Amino acid sequence: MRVLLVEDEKRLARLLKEGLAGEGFAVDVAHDGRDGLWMATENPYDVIVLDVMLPRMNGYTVCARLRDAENWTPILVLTAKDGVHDEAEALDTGADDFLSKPFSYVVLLARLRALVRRGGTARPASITVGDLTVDPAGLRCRRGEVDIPLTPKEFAVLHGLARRQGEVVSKRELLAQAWDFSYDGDPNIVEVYVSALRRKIDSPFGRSSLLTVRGAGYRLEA
Amino acid sequence: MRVLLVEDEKRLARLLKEGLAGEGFAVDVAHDGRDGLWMATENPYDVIVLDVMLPRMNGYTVCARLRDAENWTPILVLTAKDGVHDEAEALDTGADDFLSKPFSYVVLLARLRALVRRGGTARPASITVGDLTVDPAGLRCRRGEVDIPLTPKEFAVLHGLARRQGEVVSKRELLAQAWDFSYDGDPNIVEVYVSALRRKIDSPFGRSSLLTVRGAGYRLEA
DNA sequence: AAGCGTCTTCAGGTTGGCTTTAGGCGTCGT
DNA sequence: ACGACGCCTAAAGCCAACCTGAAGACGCTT
Repeated sequence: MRVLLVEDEKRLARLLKEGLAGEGFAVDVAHDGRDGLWMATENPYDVIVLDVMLPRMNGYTVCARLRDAENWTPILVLTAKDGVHDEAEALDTGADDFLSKPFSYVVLLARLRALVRRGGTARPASITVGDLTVDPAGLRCRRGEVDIPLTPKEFAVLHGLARRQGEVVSKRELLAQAWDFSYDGDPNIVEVYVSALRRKIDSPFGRSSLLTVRGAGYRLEA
Repeated sequence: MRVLLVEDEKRLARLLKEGLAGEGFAVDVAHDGRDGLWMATENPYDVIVLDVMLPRMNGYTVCARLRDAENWTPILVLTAKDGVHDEAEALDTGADDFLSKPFSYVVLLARLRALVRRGGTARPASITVGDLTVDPAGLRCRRGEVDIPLTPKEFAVLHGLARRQGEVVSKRELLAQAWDFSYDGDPNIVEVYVSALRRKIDSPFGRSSLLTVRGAGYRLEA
C-alpha cells in the first residue's frame, strides 16, 4: 500500500510517516503543494493524505488539479479546524474524506484503510465496435470470444481507429497518435500496421471491418 | 465456549466474568491491551470482547494486530460513547461488532451469541486468478492445492500483478509498488523476479499465466 | 564464524517488434 | 489504353527488450 503524505509541518510529517510505515504502508512525503502535486502525478499511490494549509499551493488546489488530470486516487484531506475551511469545501474539490486537526492517529488509520479498501481507480474503459472489443488496460482485443494478442504499435493504431469508429481517420492522424511526435519516417508504416491488423482481426473471421478510404484514410466499423 | 474479555475496569470485568460464566462461557480476563493481545494469540477463543480504552495498548491496535497475524476470531469492541467515529473505526480495524458504553448486559449477551454462531469469518481478502490464490496476509500463494512459499519481493511483484489481473502492468509500475520510492537501480530486477515467479507458479504446473507483453509490461491471467 | 536465504547486479544469449524496402495490384485521370 | 498514383503486403535487417544462470552483497540465524 503506497501512501503520499503532503504535509509541511516537519514534526507531524515525520511522526505520521513513521507510524504509517510501521503499519506496513510505503510512505512518500512531500513538503509543499507543488511537490505533492508533482509526485502524485508521477507515481501511482493507493491513497493520498493532503494537508490543506500548504506553502506554494494549497491542498484544495492540489486536489482539484489532480481530478482535472483524471487522477482518481483516493484523497484524505487534513483541515485545520479554524472554521474558515470546512468539510464541504474539501469534498467539493474532489476529496474522498476529510479529517479535522487535531486528530487521533487511530482515526486517521481507520479512515485510510477504509479509503484504500473502497478504492478509487477508474479504469480506462474498453471500446466496443460490433463484436470487436478493444481493451486498453489489457493491451489486447477480442473478436467475439476469441482473444487476440496485439503488439503495442498495433494496439495504438487500432485504438486510434476504435475511438472514432465509423469515422474516417487519416494516416497523418494515426501517425500523430501512435507514433512519437517527432517521428519523420515513411507514412507507409501506417499501411503496414493496418495490414497486420487486418490479418489479425478481420481475415481469420471472414470480416472486413477495417476499410480503406482511398485518399482520405481508414475507417473501422461494425 | 471460550471467551476472552479484555477490560481494565476491575469492577466491570468481574461482573461480566461472573455473568458470562453463569451462561456457560469459559471466561479469561486480561487487564490491558498487551496482555490481551498475547492471550488471544496464544489461546484459541470463540470470541473476544475488547474494550477500546486500555492501558499499554488500545483496543484498535490489538484488533488490527490480531488480524495482521491472521487471527480471525470474532471480536466485539466496547466503545466509549463520546466518539463520533468510534463505530466506523472499530469495524475498519477488523472488529466484527461493537457496543457503546453504557450497554445492557442482555444486549451484550445477544450480540456475543450472534458472533459465536457466525463463527470466525476467515476473510483473507485474498485474490484469486484462475486456480491461483494470492494471500496478502501470508506472503505466499497456492496453485490449486499446492502451497507455494514466496520471498517478500516475489510476493510484492505477484501481488501487484494479481491486483490488476488481466491488465498489463508496466515494469515501472511494478518497481514503484514493490520497491522503495527512491530505488533507482536497474529495472532489469523486475525481469529477474518475474523469471523467479514463473519458475514457481507456472513451470511446475505446465502453465503460462504470467505473460510478457513486449514493450508494455506483464499480464497475469487465468 | 559459519551457514543460509534473499536481494541485487551483471553479462551472454535469444527473441521478436519496428521499420524499411520493393514488387505487385487496383484505381483514377487523361 | 496507358501512365501515374495510392495502396497492399511479404520479406528481411536491425536493435531494443527480454530471459536467465551465476555470482557477489547483505543480513539474519545458529
